[in-house]
Amino acid sequence: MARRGAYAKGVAKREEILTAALEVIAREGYGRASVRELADSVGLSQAGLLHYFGTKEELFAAVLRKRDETDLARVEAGTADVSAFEGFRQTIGRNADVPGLIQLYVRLSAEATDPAHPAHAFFTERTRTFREFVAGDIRRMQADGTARTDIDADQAAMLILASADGLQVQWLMDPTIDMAEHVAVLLRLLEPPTTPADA
Amino acid sequence: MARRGAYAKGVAKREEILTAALEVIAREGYGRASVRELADSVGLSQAGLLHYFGTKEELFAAVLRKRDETDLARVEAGTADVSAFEGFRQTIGRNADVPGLIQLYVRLSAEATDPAHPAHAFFTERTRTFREFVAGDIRRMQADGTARTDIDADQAAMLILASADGLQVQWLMDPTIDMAEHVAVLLRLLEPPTTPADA
DNA sequence: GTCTATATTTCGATAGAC
DNA sequence: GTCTATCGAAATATAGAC
Repeated sequence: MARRGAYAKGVAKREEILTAALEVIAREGYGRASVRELADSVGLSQAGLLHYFGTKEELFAAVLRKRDETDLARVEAGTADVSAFEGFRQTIGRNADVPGLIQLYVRLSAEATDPAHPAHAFFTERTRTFREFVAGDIRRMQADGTARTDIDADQAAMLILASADGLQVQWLMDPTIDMAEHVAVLLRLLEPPTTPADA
Repeated sequence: MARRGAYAKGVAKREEILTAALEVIAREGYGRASVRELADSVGLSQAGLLHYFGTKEELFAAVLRKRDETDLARVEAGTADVSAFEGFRQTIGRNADVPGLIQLYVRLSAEATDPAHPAHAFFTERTRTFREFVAGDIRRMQADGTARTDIDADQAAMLILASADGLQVQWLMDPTIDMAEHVAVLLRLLEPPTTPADA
């Protein structure tokens, strides 16, 4: 199960770097997250850090990828009766505790809209996966009778994703707004008009 | 009515610069929109351009401000029976013809989430105004019976704005999606559950 | 694996002539 | 009002020693 020493050390160091990078971004903001700054935070020189990730953009994308994995693991570790909606709402609420993470996401995704950006593929794939996941959940809820059937599931999923993304920008501008609550409003709009009796 | 010569020329030149700046951003993307690049596009040196706007950020904010004015004037020039919703939807559809404008908006707003950013105030004020405008419209529609009354107007307005912002990012990643159509889905969710008879 | 040192580039801004 | 020239800062990436 254990990898060979040298290799395992490299993997562990990578993880350490990613964790420290997220911390410094959270603490000092995306603007100061130069490779040198991130290297300092983990006790490496700039060149030492780039030995692990090659480029700045790869490092940033790796930070987000790791965070996605963490989020996904947490949602999957939750009780099975938690809908994707609820897991989604919880994740948003948790992320609101990490301003730097949201800032990283918002700013990197904005830059990665350029097809030539190194993280472009990461974001398009991430969005596609997420959208399909949410759409599947909505279809199940439509079959259940717990979601409106007059709205296309794919379109609803797109709306939820887009709202969450947009709310993150709004929240960065004004951190007093409650992202999870606003998303909850949208989710409520997707409920069937006539309140179904429970069970 | 006409200003004095010299002053009018300065204003006209400013307008010319803003128009040309938007064109080059639209054509070559935000990433290449350095002051030097924008100056070239209008036949000025870098220093010559900065004579008019002082800093790069002021220039960018001015481009967006000008666009807002254009959009607002167009909406107001429309027939009076056009709701804010419809004007909103039309504006989104029109903006989809100008990728560089969306890119400018998405990337600059992401950067301006930093309170220290020169364009921060511009975006917060813009959002506040827009949100109040849309919320007022929703309240009127709720009184009309053309919008659900079980949703808070301010929250609905926030959702609409956030969705539009988020959809812009999605659209930059994949320009085949129809932003206006997706927003229309959200607007439909805000209609009263029981279809009201017309007139 | 990690560091020092540096190459290279790019950018925004300013000074000063015309 | 516009240009040339240049400053100064910052960043990424690379080369090569240890």
